[in-house]
Amino acid sequence: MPRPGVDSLCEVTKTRGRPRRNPGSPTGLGSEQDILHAAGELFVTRGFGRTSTRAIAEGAGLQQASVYHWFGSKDEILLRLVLGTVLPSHRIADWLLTTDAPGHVLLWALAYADAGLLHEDPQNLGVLYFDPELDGDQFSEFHEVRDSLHEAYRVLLERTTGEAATDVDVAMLVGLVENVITYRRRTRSPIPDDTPARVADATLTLARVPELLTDETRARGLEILGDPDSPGPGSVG
Amino acid sequence: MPRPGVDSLCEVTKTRGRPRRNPGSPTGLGSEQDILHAAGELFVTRGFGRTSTRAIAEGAGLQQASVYHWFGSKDEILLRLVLGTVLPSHRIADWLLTTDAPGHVLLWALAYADAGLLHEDPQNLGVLYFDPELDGDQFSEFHEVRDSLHEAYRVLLERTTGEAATDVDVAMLVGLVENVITYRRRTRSPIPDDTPARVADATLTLARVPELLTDETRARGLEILGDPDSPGPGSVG
DNA sequence: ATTATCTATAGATCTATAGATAATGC
DNA sequence: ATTATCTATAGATCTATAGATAATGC
Repeated sequence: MPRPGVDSLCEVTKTRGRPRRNPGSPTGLGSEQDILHAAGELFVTRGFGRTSTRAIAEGAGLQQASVYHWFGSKDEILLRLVLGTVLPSHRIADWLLTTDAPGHVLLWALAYADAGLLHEDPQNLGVLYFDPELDGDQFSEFHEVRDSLHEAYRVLLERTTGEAATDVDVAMLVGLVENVITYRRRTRSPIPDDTPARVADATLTLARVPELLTDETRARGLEILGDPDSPGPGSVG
Repeated sequence: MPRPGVDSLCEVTKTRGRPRRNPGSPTGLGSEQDILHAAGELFVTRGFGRTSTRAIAEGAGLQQASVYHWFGSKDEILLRLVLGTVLPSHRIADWLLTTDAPGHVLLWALAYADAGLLHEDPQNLGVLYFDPELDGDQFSEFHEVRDSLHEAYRVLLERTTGEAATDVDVAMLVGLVENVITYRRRTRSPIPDDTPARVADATLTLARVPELLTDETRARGLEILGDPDSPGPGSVG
């Protein structure tokens, strides 16, 4: 029985198929990950439209045509990348909604976790969210997941304030969190480690419940997110 | 009923050079504007990288090569578009900084005016701000103007709170305003007319000065922006 | 036999330039 | 003469497919 995660770490994965002309997987995780990693880097720095499959292949240590063994098209690579970025946030939101903690604790926790994922992503793939390419029908799966995440923000905001939230309210809230992406992009250097906490704090400020922004709220939020005995969200990969 | 002064500005302009194969300027403002308008529409909906000069020319009612009579490259078109979007905001910020109204009034006014410009732009060209293409050196002029605008936000935030503002604070503030762009893009339908006011209100909430968010603040902000006898910012073109 | 790579290439672009052409201005 | 357009095209791509090849698995 192969143990993908473990074996690949030990570099002893059996190689199938014709060997590469230039041996060695850049990521050490196989060709599919090599391609995703190279494409992510190029899409973020040069833009999707200006990135050729040849450039992706080169970054992945393959010939151009080999990319098509793993992905049917350039669009498919982009879809995989944006889904991989939004799904972890979505899973956390889903999990938080099943708990019965107060709205403001959950809102703080969701914003903290979401901003943390955006903050820690080595490639800042959230940049891809803003790409006009995503408007096409090929990406509806991504938009469904993202819309569902935004609905979670709405529910938690309404639980927090006790009032109906308008679309503008939700958009401002989400924008505050996703702002981590643009902030990282603009500075190009590491941003402060307390950014996710600052962002989470700001969501409660924006929700106009400053009296609920306490150390207890933060502690309970962290506890819900971090409890290793709880069934979720667990590890995010 | 001919109105000499007015008509000559619009439709009666003398045509120079070889006539178009398909006569008539789509915008009625000449070829340069035709190109900017067509390019803006395509860059926003399909993305810069996927928009060909042929598609721009077609939208402008010209042949592909004629685009190069007006612009040296595709990049130059993009630069003109983003400069045209950020410069009006920058002019307003500059003007507001010369007045001596209280910080919170000016902050509210800047956010209101800036959000208003983003809200009213027919093409939502602010979308282009997020394009990775803009990272190149060709666009440094745009980044300088934008950085200067962000500095104005920092100054006004510090005047409002009386404390030093961190980069994260400024980024969240700016993100709140620019969120109008992403919100418009996501909904694809007209967004509420009170959005700029809601955004401006939210900046004072986020600055943690809810007690300064009053009708008087709003009235003074509008007054400063709208005073027709004042030397600026005046008409924004 | 299956898999993953390779080489080679068809066919469709795309950007930018060269140079002709058809107006107006002087 | 000047201007703004046109036609035509060079040269450089780029995406995706076809089919050969070099490994492992059975």
